[in-house]
Amino acid sequence: MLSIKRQLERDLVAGMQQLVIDGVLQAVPSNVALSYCKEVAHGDFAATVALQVAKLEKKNPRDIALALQRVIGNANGLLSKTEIAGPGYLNLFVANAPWHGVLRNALLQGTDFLQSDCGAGEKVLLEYVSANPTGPLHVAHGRGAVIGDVLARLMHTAGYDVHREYYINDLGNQTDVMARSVYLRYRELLGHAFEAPEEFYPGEYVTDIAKTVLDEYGDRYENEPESIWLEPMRQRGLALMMDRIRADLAAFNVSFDAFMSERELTDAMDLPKFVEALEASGHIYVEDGKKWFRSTDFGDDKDRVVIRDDGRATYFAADLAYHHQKLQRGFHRLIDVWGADHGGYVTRVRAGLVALGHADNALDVILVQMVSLVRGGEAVRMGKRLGTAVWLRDVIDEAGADATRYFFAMRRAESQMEFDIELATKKSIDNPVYYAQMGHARLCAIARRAASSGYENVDLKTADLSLLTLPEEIDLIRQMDKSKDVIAEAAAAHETHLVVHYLQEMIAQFHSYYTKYKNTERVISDNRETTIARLALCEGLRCIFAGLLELLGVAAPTEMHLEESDKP
RNA sequence: GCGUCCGUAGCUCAGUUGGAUAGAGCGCCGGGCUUCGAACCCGUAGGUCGCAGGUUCAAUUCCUGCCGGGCGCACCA
Repeated sequence: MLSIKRQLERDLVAGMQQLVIDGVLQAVPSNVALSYCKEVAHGDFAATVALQVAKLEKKNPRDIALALQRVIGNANGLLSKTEIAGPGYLNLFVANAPWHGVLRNALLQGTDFLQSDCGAGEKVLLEYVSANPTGPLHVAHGRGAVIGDVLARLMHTAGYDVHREYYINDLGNQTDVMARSVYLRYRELLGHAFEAPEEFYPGEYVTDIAKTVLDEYGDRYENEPESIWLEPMRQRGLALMMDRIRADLAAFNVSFDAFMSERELTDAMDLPKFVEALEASGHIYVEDGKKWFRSTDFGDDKDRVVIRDDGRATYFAADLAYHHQKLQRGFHRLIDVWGADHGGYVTRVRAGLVALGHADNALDVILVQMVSLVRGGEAVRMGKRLGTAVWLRDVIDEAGADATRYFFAMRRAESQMEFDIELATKKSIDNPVYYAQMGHARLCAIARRAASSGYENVDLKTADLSLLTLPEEIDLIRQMDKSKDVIAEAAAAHETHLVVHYLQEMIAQFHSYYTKYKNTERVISDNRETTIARLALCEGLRCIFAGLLELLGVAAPTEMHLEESDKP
């Protein structure tokens, strides 16, 4: 079911087409869209299309708006009134009955009300987190995880066929460093003197892994050469690290359909053969014993090595092969969520895909900007090299997954954000996540009160909704009508924060309505039919709040309690 | 230097593919609970939308040039 706005846009296009047939207009522009009116006096929606086409049509915009007004009429009963305003706006006033119909649908459909088929079943592969298994997830990974996870949920609801993957970089030099770090700690645990080399992971987690390895293998590798212990240390180290990463993701309510191992992929897909395919494209040349990809043909700053002089493939070659393989698996669109520090990498991957014959828009990359951690206004120093990174797990333990997710989803990916862990931890009004959850809990409290006041077996789906006539009640339904469009737009634009702001706005509107009438037109009143209608409104709102919180991966509590000390 | 992201209220941030008087939260100040949850609501103050040009009926939004900040510029991932 389309939103009222979408229905009217459809009518508007039909009206324009009619005017073309009638010879009034030359053509219908492709981007006919309504906008919401900020001013209630202007109506519900405004069409600016007359202004847009006036120049091209060489006509007075008001005349075009007048013609449009005539052919649209009342839009099959949706409209109560239309007006021409200003230089050529066509303002549309929606009748009450269609709004009541929107609420009826919400009640009948529940959380499904949020669904749309905007994505038309497009097969999308969303890759996110993909953190190296050489250390635990830190805060910045958390932001990418939330952006990816929420986006996957949004796109699913908006009708895309989404598949989520985590790419494990379990190959390459960094894994050697990891293996050696684990081995050094392993020997340390066996009583050997410990000295950290230059290339070394200093975190405590390495010692944790070494302890497990010691439990499993005993002193078997104590005095063996590296050629003997390197492989087992690498394999166990990476596996144990991935176990920890998976556990952190689970605690963060972030999930994947598949974890793809670079090592396994490389073995399975025959990298030399892949490079041959790249060579066939004519963009490979040999220099200094290395094979180079001429990515400068596609706008890159410099050409990139794919095969080193010792015959090993570079990380880039393997990653490009992985992306190529994703597209060969039948996904039409790839979305990667990367940290901003990988921004320079986008051009070369896209270049590689184009060289392999894929569309240049096959890959979308969301570059998630840095998170600067603040505690009560003071910057927290972080450095992965120094081992002073702030682990995501510690943040979740302190602030909770709900608050942390909410904060990360709340900001646009491309702007740097400040994450105040003290604020996220507060169980108070400063903390936006409690405001959102409170809205849901309050609606549940009203339902509980109603159930104990003689409304326990009422079927709200059949309520007489025409009794909802207060302007704030219609406004709330109007707001509800936006929900699926907001989700679809956020999904298409890859912007999770739109959903959070929308949720915040709708909850504020509900609190305002509730407070305004708490001493007059109460939800639960002496009038049984009006009470049922208002309970239906509350239930419709509750469904949408719950659905939106679910999309954010945040709990929708039915009741909340403040600690005595947290009260103002 | 080149590429890229950002610059909007004291602070943290929105601003619907260019639209009518630029918004929210926090903070400040002032109000509102005998009754459905005051973890809430209402109001006041606070802005040269970084600067300067340009495009247009209309620019916070698009283009160009500056200024300021983040990130990147590996045969590391």
